[in-house]
Amino acid sequence: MARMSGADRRRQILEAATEAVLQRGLAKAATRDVTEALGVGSGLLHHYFRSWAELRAEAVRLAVEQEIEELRALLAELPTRGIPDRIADWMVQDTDMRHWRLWLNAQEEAHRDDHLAAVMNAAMLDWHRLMVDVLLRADEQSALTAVDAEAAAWRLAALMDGLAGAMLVRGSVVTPALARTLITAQFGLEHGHVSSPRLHTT
Amino acid sequence: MARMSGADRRRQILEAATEAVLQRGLAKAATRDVTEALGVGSGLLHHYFRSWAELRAEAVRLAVEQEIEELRALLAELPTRGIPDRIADWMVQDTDMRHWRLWLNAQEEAHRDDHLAAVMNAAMLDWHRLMVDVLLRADEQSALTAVDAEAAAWRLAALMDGLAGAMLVRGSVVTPALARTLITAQFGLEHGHVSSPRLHTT
DNA sequence: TCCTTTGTTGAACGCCTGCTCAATTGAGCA
DNA sequence: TGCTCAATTGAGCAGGCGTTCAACAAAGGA
Repeated sequence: MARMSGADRRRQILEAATEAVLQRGLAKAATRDVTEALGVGSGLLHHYFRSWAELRAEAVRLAVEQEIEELRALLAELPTRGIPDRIADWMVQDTDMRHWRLWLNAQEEAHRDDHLAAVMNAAMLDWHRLMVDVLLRADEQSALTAVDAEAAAWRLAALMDGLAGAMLVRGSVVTPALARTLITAQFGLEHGHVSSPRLHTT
Repeated sequence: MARMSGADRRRQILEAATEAVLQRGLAKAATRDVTEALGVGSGLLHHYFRSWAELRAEAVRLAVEQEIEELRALLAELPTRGIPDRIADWMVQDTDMRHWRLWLNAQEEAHRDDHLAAVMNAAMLDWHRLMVDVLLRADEQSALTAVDAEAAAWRLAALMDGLAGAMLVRGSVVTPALARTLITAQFGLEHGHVSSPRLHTT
């Protein structure tokens, strides 16, 4: 392979690793996927990254950062009105839900892998922040307090994660159409309710 | 190893595989985990199961069936009043959240593996059914219609899945305490609202 | 032009994986 | 006591993995 500057090569490897990890999943993606995609020798990876585990974690970071950034950009240029629907659409637009698969995969593996744990904690905070912004924007004229928005954002984020997981299962009863309905409904639920709703205080 | 009847041995292998899969995760669990745990030869597994993939899928089925059954039993002998709190407690009681880790893991892998897809679809329906029952019980005197309960149950199930994923990440900002608050809040949200809430119909 | 620095190679290593199959053991019936 | 059938063994196979390291190649300054 042609000779490249260190920084460029590093970036190229990182991007190829991101693609590998999105395509084959965290568990199955291997160093060979990267080296073969780039047509480089097997030793080159270790000239830029200490280990495959480290490269993999950075690849996950890149993927989730790009994903969140993409949704943020999409929502920024959108009329307030259509937000719930747009989020629901965006959730399933991705080919094979590659990003969601990676997201869930990384959460699970972050239970053991410290590299990934750091990456995912940062990503979850970003993701929550985005949901807070979305809720506040979608609810401009309502009386949603800051505290409520924080909690509602966690619920919304968790709901989307859960739905993504359910949709991943091949032939799932949870279809994109159902997910769309449920997300929209959740927006509706958050609307108008106020702090500390509790069911059985009699 | 002592000689056993076919049915007993099969069951024993299945249970050992369940333990392996809970402990090491779907990706890392291996045939050797089972054979070494039982102290049997490596060939024995294939006398009872066609392949590791098939055994693994059946192990997942056993694990999730037991998990759902456990929660169902727990809730049956419970006063209506405490249900939301009890669910929240139950969610995090499990050592290291092994069952949740397996659940997410299996959803992701069910995207490619047909054995697992069948198992997980059945499990998701069971899980949803349980949530419906829970909601109706927790809401006896309210006017929650059947249709509402179906949808609310999906939202609740998805919320719990999502929270589980978030809690899995080591050092996560989503603590059990936060999850508990959010689940209780979700119960509250479902209470009293009725069909087709929509935010921006202006 | 030579020399230093650095990007790059790929065979080799050790370890792990699921699976096969001929050989062996043991229980239970005739 | 034999005989039969099923349970059980484990070495061996083919394939996969991440990592190492001595050797090589190409820029770019001296």
